[in-house]
Amino acid sequence: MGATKTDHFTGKQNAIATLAKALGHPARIAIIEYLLKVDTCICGDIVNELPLAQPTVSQHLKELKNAGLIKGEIEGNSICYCIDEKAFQKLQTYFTNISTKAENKRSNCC
Amino acid sequence: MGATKTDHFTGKQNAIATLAKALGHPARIAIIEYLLKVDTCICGDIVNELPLAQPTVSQHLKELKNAGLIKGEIEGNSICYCIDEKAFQKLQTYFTNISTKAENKRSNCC
DNA sequence: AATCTTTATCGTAATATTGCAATATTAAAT
DNA sequence: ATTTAATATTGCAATATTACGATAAAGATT
Repeated sequence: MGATKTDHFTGKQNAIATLAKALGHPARIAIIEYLLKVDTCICGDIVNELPLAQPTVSQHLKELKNAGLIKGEIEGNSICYCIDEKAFQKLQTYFTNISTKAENKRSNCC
Repeated sequence: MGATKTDHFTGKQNAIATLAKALGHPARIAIIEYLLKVDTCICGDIVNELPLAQPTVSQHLKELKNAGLIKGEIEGNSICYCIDEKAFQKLQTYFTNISTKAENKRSNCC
């Protein structure tokens, strides 16, 4: 096999898993952190910041974009990538929720 | 290649990526949500809750445990799995941080 | 128009993940 | 001691991911 059985899970579960999966690589975490660090988001220099070849970085950017974690706009002959807040807000909400529920359960648990 | 170049990234980046990767599968999201839903955490019935065979579920549980997202204690001849709060608190903090930073940046961005 | 710069895509090799049947393990129950 | 029940491990096939060299595409510069 090897193909994930997405159809057996809820839309929400798949949505969170997709976001998490896209962030499941240190290079992509590094890209997100870099996009937050720099002042502007004209980001032709992401490649220089990472220890990876240009095609590899381009591929990681594509995955982040597909997952909805970043947006990309053409800006002359370079491209302006930036964080898509909404996706991270979703993650924040989700994990806040989980943490809260986990705390409330603590008493009757190991 | 195919092997992730973890050594080129910071410990924190790798740590978050590891947690995110472990949650990057709907079955593992479903497991976490189930562990939160049930009252106790004696969890021999996770297999019945998921549309996957027992060895597959066992493997997903192992990955969640390796990532530090759940804990497992032997309880007689079954095993008590439960959420490891600390990992989810880390994720909550991380994404809250990202969201806040992203909001502050919004003005001078696309 | 020719060239440069920047980013994307193709092709491909190495490795990892997903899923399950078969089997092993371990503790409880008879 | 056998059997039962619950979970883990092994082995394997199908598929996905990671990484990069080579090349393409498209706008900017000369």
